[in-house]
Amino acid sequence: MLKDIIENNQNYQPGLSIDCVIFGFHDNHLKVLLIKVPRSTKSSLPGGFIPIDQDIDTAAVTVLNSRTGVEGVFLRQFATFGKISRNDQHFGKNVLEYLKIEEEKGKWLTQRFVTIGYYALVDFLKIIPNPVNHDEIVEWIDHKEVPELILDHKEILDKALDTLRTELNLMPVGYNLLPEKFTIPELQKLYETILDKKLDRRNFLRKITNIGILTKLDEKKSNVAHKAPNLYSFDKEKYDEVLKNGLTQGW
Amino acid sequence: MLKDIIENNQNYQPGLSIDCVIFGFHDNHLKVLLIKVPRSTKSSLPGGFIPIDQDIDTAAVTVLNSRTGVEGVFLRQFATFGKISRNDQHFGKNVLEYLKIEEEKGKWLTQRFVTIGYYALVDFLKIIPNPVNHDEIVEWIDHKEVPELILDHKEILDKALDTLRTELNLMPVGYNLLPEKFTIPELQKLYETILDKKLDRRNFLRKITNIGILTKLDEKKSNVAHKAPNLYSFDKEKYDEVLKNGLTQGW
DNA sequence: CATAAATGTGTTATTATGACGCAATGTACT
DNA sequence: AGTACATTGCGTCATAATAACACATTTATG
Repeated sequence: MLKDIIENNQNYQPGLSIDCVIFGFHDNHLKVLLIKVPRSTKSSLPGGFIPIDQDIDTAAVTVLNSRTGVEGVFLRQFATFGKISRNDQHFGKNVLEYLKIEEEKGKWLTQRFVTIGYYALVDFLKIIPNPVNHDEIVEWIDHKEVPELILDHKEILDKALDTLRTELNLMPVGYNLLPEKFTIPELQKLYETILDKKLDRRNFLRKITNIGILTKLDEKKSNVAHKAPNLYSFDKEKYDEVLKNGLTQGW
Repeated sequence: MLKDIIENNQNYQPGLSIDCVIFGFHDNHLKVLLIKVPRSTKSSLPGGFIPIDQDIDTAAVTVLNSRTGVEGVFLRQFATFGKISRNDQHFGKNVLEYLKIEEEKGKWLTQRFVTIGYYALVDFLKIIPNPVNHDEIVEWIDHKEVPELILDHKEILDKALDTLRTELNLMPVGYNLLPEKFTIPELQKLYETILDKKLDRRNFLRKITNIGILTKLDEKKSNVAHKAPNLYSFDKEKYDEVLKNGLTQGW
């Protein structure tokens, strides 16, 4: 796969890549989709290269889709990373030798790569992690337990989370991360996880319902300990409207 | 200059450029620094290419500095643009012929370029617009009177303004755009211009002073019609603190 | 059947916001 | 010189948003 790309590097945008931070929410934990290559001790964000005949946004959708199988999800560009040292030595001579790539073509790969970061919010349950290469492991990792990552991928991940945290003040979040029916405590837990702080139960309910994007269902969650919480769903129409216009701003 | 870059294109990141939206504020109007090339009917944003041995942020500072002569200003990356059609036909055969560039090397330039957008906030009065090429005209244009721009530069400019508008809710703005001493009505006008809406005088004063970044000076503006407004300055220490921690957020 | 842990639904005090009143200041015109 | 006018400075008041907290309800568990 990588060898194919290098051999046909004239079909790809040189020196430019895409990395996706794919967020999911499951079991009240925020998860990130990571790739593990057996020969390496470090994990990485799912990424890819950009065909010269594709918009970068389209290429990002392709990366996301090829890894998760989902379509039509929330995907947003958040930053571009281009320190000169960011991929020093990453594809060293040994890797090129291993892949049987001649030095001249290897230059395409070993130059400094600038990478465009996208973050995605996906429904954990609809995802089928898909290893593009046979020896890869694609897995969900709790965002609090992210192992050492290659290159500057940790920085990219942190920036994605920071962006998401900021955007929580500008837009509603949840439609893409929660199942069709969910409870307020689940939604609150999502907010708390992203913000990394506790929120007051009662104030959260008031504020989130005031946005006007929730529909209270005549149904309670089953098989739970203690009092069964009510189920809600998003009013997609109003949700999209608020997404488009943004939450009420300060000025 | 452009010819030099193409001739030595191995020294530059291929297929990648930087474009800067440089905002200034003067005479109660928000201005944008634009480049006009005499032979072209369209203007453009000041931009440049990325030396392979420079961080992209550094390259952006270089672009800004070479155009305006200022250093240490507010510069922020806001988005990356990479539609495949974005520079179709921009450097056509005629341009290459004009620059006497052989076809093979011209490919470096005529491929799809992805551009990284940065926006800067600068003190209008400290700027010395500097044409890098002898036949360029560098000028401040009122943001409401921006002429037709090349490529997708209008889209880039709009996105920059939109980002600035959003960030007004997250951080204080003004230190980089106003002179040392300024009046509240001037600061309000800046906010109104960016937000493109009228604000109430009295409520604005209350809200802006509550942030705690202003120092009221014992001095009034001179040579003004009507009642002379008081002068203020920013408390740089507190300003930077708020910039770092952000304005109080919703959640 | 009492307990523990969670949910549903409030109240209250404080603060922030939006809409507006009015006096003070300084220019410009008669 | 005196008055009209635009603009600033400093308020008020009603309403909305927020933070902190109280209490009853539901349901698994021992």
